[in-house]
Amino acid sequence: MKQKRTTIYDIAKALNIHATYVSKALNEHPTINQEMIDKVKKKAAELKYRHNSFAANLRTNYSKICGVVVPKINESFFSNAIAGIEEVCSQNGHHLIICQTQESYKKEVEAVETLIRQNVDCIIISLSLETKNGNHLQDVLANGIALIQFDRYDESILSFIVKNDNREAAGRAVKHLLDQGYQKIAYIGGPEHLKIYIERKQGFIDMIREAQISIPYEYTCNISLKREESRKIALELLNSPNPPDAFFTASDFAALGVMQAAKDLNIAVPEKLGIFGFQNEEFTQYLTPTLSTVDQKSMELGALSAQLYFSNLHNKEVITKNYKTEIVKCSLITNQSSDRSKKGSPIPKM
Amino acid sequence: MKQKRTTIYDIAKALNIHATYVSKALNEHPTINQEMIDKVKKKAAELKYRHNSFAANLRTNYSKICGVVVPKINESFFSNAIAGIEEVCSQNGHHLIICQTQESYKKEVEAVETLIRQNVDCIIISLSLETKNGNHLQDVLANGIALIQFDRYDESILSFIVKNDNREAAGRAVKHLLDQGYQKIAYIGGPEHLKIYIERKQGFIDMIREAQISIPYEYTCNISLKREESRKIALELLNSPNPPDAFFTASDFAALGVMQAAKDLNIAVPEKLGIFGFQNEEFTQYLTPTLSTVDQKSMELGALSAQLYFSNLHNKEVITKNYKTEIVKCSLITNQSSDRSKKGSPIPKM
DNA sequence: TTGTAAGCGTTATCAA
DNA sequence: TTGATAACGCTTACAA
Repeated sequence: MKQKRTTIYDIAKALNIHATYVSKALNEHPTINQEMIDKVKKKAAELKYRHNSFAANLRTNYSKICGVVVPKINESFFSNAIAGIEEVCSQNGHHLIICQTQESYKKEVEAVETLIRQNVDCIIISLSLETKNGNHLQDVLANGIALIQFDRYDESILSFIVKNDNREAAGRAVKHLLDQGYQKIAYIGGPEHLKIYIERKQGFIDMIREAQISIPYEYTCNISLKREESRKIALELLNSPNPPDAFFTASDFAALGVMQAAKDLNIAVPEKLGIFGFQNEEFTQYLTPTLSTVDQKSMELGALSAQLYFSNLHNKEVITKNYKTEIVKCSLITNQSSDRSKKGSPIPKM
Repeated sequence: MKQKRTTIYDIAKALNIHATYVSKALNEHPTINQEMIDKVKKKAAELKYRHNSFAANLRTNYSKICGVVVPKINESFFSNAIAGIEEVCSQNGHHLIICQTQESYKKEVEAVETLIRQNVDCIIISLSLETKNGNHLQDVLANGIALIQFDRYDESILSFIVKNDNREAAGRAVKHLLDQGYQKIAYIGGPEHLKIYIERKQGFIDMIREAQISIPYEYTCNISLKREESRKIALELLNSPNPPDAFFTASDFAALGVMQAAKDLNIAVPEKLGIFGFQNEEFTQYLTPTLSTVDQKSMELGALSAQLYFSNLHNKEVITKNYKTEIVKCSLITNQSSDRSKKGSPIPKM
């Protein structure tokens, strides 16, 4: 059974003053002298008083809580993003309510609904794979709750957006493959109702165009974020009459599948086949050969998302009108799988 | 600016009935007939009414929120545990407020303080490495908040405890090494003010005793959870006059360091040196050779922690008096690093 | 500088 | 079956 807590009334009674006055003293209201503030605070500590957020929230209509909605809490990209969000929020005296959608649209709608109910001040969200549009986010805005989308977003919804420079980063990765002398580069992407995957593919196309190379359609039309599925795709391409000499994939798990296909077929990586992934999953550095990948700076992405809310907190106009898009620049991690010049132990020294 | 929300008064006015009645109807109070319930619910949907948790919480003194305190959100063990907790909580209509301590005692005390202030119904916590005792948890109990400690706990605090069978699992891992013919097994453990590390060491000792082997003191006194540090420890031991022929470590990162030391010294694994880690980090299956490890079932551990709260929710006596300890059995994942008979590709098929 | 009254949106209790 | 009242603990506006 929950205990009855000490309230400002208890403190007021103990000091023979009025509860309102206690409230003001605890909030260090300017009209109250220091002596009284100290006295009240001392008594509060003595009685183990704790401020009751609910009562205050009910009164002020602000909860100092940020809602976070992500597909899976325990995927490294998201858990890192959450860690970044948590850090910034706790610095600003806010708390986090976290929901996971398990990539389900239905759960996402429920989560958003719940967070509105919980009266959160702000929602930071990354859309599920199933989500085709962000119409359910209109309700967030309609309730005057700040909205920040990160990584997987719907740009038709008026909100802050925090994302990577996916197109440019993909371009840099492909450029690196070209510089290493790979010519027949195949791409394995992600579902293209999500902007990030369109962008990554676009970056791939950009570089292929710039290099004035022509590649067959089969190199560009594959979509898979999964290991096993990508392995099959890679096997098929590598066994075709016109096999690629490199793969760029929109996810590290797809790259892992490609690497396995290369092993299946006894194709040397990076000598005969270059591989470049995307995401910087922890395992990439432990593979043999180590896997080149794009570091999305997920923690910074999360931190920036939260910062965006706090830096615009006192600016109603910006929150509702001047939403902007922030870009976090990815960095390339070139490891053995794409670097013909590199030698080294499979476990890099850190 | 937050919008004013639709309240039960708005519904009441629209239907020309009393707000109290609306509340009862929405909560499907038995004294209200179905017709009325439907009517009220329909109107509520029409007016986009959302139940205001704060007001209800203020009144009932229950928040339907579980506070979760973990050292680091983005460590796989904890992010998996959180995913498990989230799943069970959301099934039971509860939400999660998550705090990370970054292994700092000070932050842990603050987090607990904050959660009490937020009036959470339950706190699920795993202690930081810096935490020497759980006295700060007394406050949780004093406020009548349910307390569940998992993995890293202080048993002197009266609470539910959910943990792995660390001692037995460690024993099984060492037994496996012995069965493989390794005789001179060294141990690298964790800080021993935490029960889990005492237990893992104990499991190691148990098996060494049972096998009636004597091992030098230097094999048992090392403590490190870090890769680089463990590498140094392993190098020193392997270069000593009496080198071990196997390592059992309390963490996968320590095992990784040992594996690197073996590579540094060109010692064949598993032929000349067996290695067994603990935790089942994702990377273990991607190493060459793949690393044997103990799977802690972190998601189940989290889920069980939450279940414990819900299954005792209506039982005041149990919550406050009959706290018990639940054990989640670890499973052994024997990979190449400890299995002299195993051959295979470094990337296992899944 | 201090005190008073009202209200945030629910729900429990009691009355009709 | 429905209605009225009070209370949860805090803050804001205003009065003394």
